[in-house]
Amino acid sequence: MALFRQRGFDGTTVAQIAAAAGVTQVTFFRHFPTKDAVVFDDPYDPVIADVMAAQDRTLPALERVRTGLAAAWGSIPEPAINATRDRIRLIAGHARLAAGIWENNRRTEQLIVTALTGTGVGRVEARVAAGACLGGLTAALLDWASEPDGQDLPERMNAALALLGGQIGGPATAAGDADGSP
Amino acid sequence: MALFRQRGFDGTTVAQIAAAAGVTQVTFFRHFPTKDAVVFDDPYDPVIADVMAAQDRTLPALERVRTGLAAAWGSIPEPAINATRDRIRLIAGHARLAAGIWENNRRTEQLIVTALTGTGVGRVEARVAAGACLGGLTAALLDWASEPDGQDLPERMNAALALLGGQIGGPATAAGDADGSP
DNA sequence: CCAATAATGTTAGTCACTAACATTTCAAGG
DNA sequence: CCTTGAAATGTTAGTGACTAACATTATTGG
Repeated sequence: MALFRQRGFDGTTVAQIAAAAGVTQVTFFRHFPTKDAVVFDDPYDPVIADVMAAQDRTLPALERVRTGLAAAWGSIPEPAINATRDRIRLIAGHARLAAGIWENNRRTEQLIVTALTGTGVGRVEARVAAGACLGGLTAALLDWASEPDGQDLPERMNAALALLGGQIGGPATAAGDADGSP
Repeated sequence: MALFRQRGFDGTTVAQIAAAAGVTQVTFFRHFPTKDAVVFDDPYDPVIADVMAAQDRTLPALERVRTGLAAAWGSIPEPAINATRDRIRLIAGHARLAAGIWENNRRTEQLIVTALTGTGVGRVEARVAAGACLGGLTAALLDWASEPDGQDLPERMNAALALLGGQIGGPATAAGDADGSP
């Protein structure tokens, strides 16, 4: 990560990373499947999966996702927050890496869809809801990372999902109406 | 695309593509920046951008996105629909390519965010709304592609955005309430 | 018909990533 | 203390995506 910060992601070769770690390139690839994986190697990722699975099943599916994600992100210890922000910023500043976030989101999306369809929601509706949910949350996450020192990540997540739970089109439509006469 | 269908995306080398096209690898890379770009090279992509930009500016932002996208997708001629579906299916079946959809969505996202903030919506809210909007639409698109012969893409888009414009949490919450007593 | 320009070919290289096999490390059992 | 077997690491050689530099061949405008 230090090398990435200094020379950028593309400007850093696996050979350099391996050398800095005192190993060979092959050994590097025995620990990380790809160079990208270094950046996505988040110790809190499994935590999210665990917390999500542990949510009260009597709660509505989206509510479960909301509280689960908020709890997971809230569990990141204070000192690690800045490191996490740096990591996300590095990702956000690189088109291919940014797209990679969605590879990570796939598991969560599947989780949401399964939960929703299990409670009688149609397949299409479930997928759209899950997609929108994750789209909104990821946007909130990226926005948070773009700030210099915002600390209220769980709060942001809640706010984002509140927007979704309410009416996305609501405020936008109202503002749009005003748009006609400025 | 024929080669991809036969041997799969990863199983097809640029050398093979170039040979099939009767050119060299270098010439290939003069036409496509990456191998991935072949799959994302959609003649209707610029159309979408144009249609979106041409939308009535007095309409609310999300309404503009909705009608714009629906019109753009609706403008795809009948014969091309199946080719488009195949293309999207190829993408959907490949983790890295699927994530690449979000690289394409960036332009649209920026468009939505700009439109929303321009009408008084806060930055965070705009980003979340745009993310949710595109998340839902992309989910609908992928779901459509997963079907053998669904033809009503624009309708799907409208339905997806109707879900978002209404209450995402609404139906899900209702189903969730019923969840407590099955 | 010729000159400028664009498209293509050739060559050689970098870098991510993999397979196959050799070597080291090291903990546990004799 | 030695040994043995597994796990981690090293070595070598290769593939495939992608790039830079330069040579060559169309194309097109005058």
